[in-house]
Amino acid sequence: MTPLFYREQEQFYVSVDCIILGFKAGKLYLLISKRKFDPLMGYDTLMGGFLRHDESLSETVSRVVWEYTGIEDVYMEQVGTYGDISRDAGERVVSIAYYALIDMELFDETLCKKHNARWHELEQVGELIFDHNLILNDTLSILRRKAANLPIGFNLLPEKFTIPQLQALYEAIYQTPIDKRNFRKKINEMDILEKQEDKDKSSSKRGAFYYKFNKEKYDQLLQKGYYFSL
Amino acid sequence: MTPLFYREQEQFYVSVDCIILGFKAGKLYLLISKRKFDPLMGYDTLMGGFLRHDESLSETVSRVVWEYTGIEDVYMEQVGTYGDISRDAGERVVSIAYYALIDMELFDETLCKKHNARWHELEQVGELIFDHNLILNDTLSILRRKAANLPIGFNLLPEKFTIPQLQALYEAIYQTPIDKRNFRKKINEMDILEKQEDKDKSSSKRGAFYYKFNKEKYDQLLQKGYYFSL
DNA sequence: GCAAAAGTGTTAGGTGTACACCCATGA
DNA sequence: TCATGGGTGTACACCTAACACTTTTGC
Repeated sequence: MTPLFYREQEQFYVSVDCIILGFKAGKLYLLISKRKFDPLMGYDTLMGGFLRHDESLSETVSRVVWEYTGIEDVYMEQVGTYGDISRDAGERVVSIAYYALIDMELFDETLCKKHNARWHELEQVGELIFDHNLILNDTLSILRRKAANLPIGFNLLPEKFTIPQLQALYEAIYQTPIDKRNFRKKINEMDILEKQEDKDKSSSKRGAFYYKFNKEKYDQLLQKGYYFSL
Repeated sequence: MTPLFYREQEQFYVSVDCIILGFKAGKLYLLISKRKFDPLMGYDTLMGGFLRHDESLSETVSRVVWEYTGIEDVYMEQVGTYGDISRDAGERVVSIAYYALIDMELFDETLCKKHNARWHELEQVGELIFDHNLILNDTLSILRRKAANLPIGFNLLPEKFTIPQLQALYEAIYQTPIDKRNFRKKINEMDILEKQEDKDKSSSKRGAFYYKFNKEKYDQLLQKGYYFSL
């Protein structure tokens, strides 16, 4: 039974917009699709979905990410909420934006076609509908700030990855070259990587050792209040 | 005319919760009130209000801040959005939290009584309704991070203030003492303060020079991409 | 044997941090 | 004259950023 005071209030459509990011061959990719309904049907849009009464915000995001990628349990983070009166050309919609970092190797290609979705190179994303370009820019600011302090980048890599891959990821996030000796030193100091026996020979003859991210050690560091900076 | 696709979606009550902060005599204060309706009538709550169709989010925040303080044009910043299914005991409400920094000297006392609102010392705020303690904690994290890089603290001070006042503010935000020589050095390097002729003699016999915040110089620095850190 | 990427240490400069004394004034 | 808070400079530790060569191996 809804209390009286609430019933006097106005109600709104609430959506989530998902900035789904992946990383492959030294480049960051954004998942976008052609909008499937009017207004602006056919234009490029971020992935999104409407909030339902039986879902929390993060459950809606999980549902949307799962629908389009087939992946569960992704790393996600709230970016912000966009509520200008006319931001959505169709109706008043308050939208909460989240970014999600996923391992592109786990991605289900068939869902891509089903939804008219595609991975677009992040640096060359063109015009998106509504305020989605603004949302994307806000996301990148947050991601850059966040990635400088916490090793969230691991969420964009497969379970086993090489140091040069990790470095290329950070170079893609910051759009700037990084000195590899300094980078390795920093990463080693953190002591959250586990060197594997085998090497990745796909990008060089010599091959680069694989590493795994050690979540336990990472959590321990966080407990101690340790704070990284790259 | 609402497009068909939207009409099939569910709608929600949307509110804003405002963390209204002030600073006085070396201490930070939070504006809270007794809730005026059920459920949980009479319990301590953050200031809030429901979103209306003719308002953007920030307009709702401005309205709420104005209703309770009589102040317009406050510095505000979005904290995040809280959307768990049962976070509000009365109904499903999605709430967007903003913090606002105000100059307590401009505050209208009469509105306080009218709304059963009061300034509560931030360090001693007790239990608040719903997830408001969580929201408050998230706010303080954001405020501390933000204040380290940008001189947003000026929004909590009157137009004319002294360096010891400014330092006390930062000590209150970080809950830690700061070396005054180092603090002055940092502030001077920024070169965004204008020394006044007159002194504040209220807290010492010698008196401390007043300063004003120079917004033009500050904006210039931001343009250049300059980045502070305290 | 050579091209191409992986891997490895050192140094100089700058930044943050700790620290102690004199000054101005009202009571 | 003394108690109180305002105001000032320096030295050391640490961190950041710049820099070049050797190793491995498939072709």
